[in-house]
Amino acid sequence: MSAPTERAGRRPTIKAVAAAAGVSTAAVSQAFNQKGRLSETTRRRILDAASDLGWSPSAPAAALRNARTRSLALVVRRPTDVLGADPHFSELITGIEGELAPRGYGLLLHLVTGPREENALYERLAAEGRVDGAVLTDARDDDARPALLARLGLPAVLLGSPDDTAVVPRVGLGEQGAGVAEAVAHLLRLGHRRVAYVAGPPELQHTRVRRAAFEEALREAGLRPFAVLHTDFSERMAVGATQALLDARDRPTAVVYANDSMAVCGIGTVQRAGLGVPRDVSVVGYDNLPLGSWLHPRLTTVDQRVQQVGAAAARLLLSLCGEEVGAAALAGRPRLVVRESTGPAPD
Amino acid sequence: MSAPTERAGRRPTIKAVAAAAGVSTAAVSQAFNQKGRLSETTRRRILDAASDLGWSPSAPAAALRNARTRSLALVVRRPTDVLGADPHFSELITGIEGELAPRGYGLLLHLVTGPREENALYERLAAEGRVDGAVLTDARDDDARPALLARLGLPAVLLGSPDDTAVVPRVGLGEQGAGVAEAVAHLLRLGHRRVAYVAGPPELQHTRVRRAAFEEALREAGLRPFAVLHTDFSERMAVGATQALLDARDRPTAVVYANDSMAVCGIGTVQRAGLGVPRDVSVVGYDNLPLGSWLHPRLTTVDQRVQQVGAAAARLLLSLCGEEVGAAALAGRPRLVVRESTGPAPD
DNA sequence: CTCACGAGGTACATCGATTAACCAATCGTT
DNA sequence: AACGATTGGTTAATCGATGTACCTCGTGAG
Repeated sequence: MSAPTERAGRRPTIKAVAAAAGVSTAAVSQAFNQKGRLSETTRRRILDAASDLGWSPSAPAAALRNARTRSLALVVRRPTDVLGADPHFSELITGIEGELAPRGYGLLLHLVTGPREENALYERLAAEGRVDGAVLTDARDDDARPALLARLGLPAVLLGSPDDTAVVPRVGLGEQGAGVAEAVAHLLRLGHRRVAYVAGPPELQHTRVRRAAFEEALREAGLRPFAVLHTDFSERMAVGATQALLDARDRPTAVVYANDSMAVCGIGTVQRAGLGVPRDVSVVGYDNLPLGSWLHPRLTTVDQRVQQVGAAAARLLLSLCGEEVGAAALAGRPRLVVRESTGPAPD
Repeated sequence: MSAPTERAGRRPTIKAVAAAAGVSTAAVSQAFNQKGRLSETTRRRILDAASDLGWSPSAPAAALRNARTRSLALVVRRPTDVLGADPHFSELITGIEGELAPRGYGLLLHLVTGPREENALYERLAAEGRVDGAVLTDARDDDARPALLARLGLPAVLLGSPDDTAVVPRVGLGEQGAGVAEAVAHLLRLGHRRVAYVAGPPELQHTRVRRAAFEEALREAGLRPFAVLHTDFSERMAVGATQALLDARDRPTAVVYANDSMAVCGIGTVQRAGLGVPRDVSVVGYDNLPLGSWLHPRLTTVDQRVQQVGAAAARLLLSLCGEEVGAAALAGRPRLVVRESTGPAPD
């Protein structure tokens, strides 16, 4: 009953477990890592002793020894203004965490306000050996991050980029355009001819992909965009763009937004102008955030399965970190979800 | 130019820096930790060498030696149904991260679906020594977490609880009721007499506090609540509760919701029933999420300064972890933000 | 009876940073 | 001139887990 090394408040170490099981620390380690050759009885005795003491191997010690921390980084860029795409990240994180948790991995979350800060953060995370890899979101033109992470020797996965050969693997946004095309087709079927697009920041790659898809879909029908306006995803610019469209001569009868948050702002702006959605103006979003279905009218949007994208990114990154993961591809491409914010064109 | 220990892709260690600066590794460590006695010239030479090599002390090694990881845990409980309070956490995280980042701390984020899973997670995090402390959100009745964390020797801060003596410190929600009282007063001034409350889960402590404040504020005016309905913060129950209120005989002319997400669902439900907000029904939220000001009508809500709460929690927790932080108390109590979703009572 | 072999473990160096204990100059004092 | 006090560092032990190299039995074959 008298534990010789019982110091209050101190976590048990591998030594305590070894002593309790009457073996060496090496044996304990082997029992936990399925490595050496231990008899089944000994192994069980060790595991029992460990669970009695409530012991798990110290993460820092194991990380030091193995040069692997079992944690991944996600850096979220949040401009000084409130980022409209916010709930988007909640969804993404949910998807990522769903894959990490069962494997005992942790997610280190950081918020930054700009590219300079973001890069400095990666430098520090890598230099300190705090993470085994990173998820990069919102691929930009001439994105310096993949090269940086490669130089730092940190595995990374890039989201929001067309699939092409590159320094780091990318996760399936090759068919982003398909969702937008479907949205345009839907609007055309409803008789809309003056359709505008409120896009994100031009330096983001998915902005270009979606914009191109938008324009192409109209061109195929022999039409041209009523307008394409770029924003920084802020509420201010979403409202401003919408207002500009409403003020235009022969205003558009339908507006497609690059994400749901802006679409919500757009609906508000249209209604505030005394117009009806979808009676006077139809609105389409992109993301399929839960939020969209709370509103009246419920938002018609493109479901890009953010959670699945997050999960896919996590699996890919885990495999880059040498983890065994069943390789399940991304399930399905973005699809239009028709709800109430779109209707027949007026007149 | 020939680096003797240049192994490609390998991060530099303290040894490399020591060699480059022509000192011992101890000196390097001292230069970084302001500990020993080093001449200013030597210190600078070391720091220069370190920055040349892009070296930062290995987090796992330092954590092993110091028994401190410089990272904190935030466990978010996300019921299987989509949690309405979601953007709430984005705000909270922003507030927390704002305090952690400048001090080189990391935030380890985990999502769980239930209490059992949550407790197991804390056990593991503590046993593995992965974090120095944890932020607990949404205090519940008979909350087992403070005792658990105390037993595990992990510093913790509890959010969403009235301030009282306890195992772990709590962060300023003592005046939660004030915001609700202000909201009720606002509605009474507008002539409302039939006011209902859509609350959160009864086991959450802030639910009780706010509910009590709601009832008390009405009682002082000689009124009784039209109804108080509990929900689990899901969209389904928010919509259901609202619908029930609308279907009632002499339906309420104003509804106060326990958070903004539910208020948004509520507005949608009212409008879908062919009624106007605030013409027929006034709506008040709680949180002051950005979302609220995007809608039409803009949401009247109680600003509980989630970001500041997060920041305060982080500072408190950091100080519990032995970090020096200027003790800035939580600035101001929750305040009502009057916008467009409330108006004069009908009739 | 002796030896090879395999099963089942153990001893010890190691990962990288930190720090207590210690030592070598240099300086000021009387 | 000799000695104590300072300044400016260094040496070596340590944190906890891991894995290689090694050791010690018991057994079966020759």
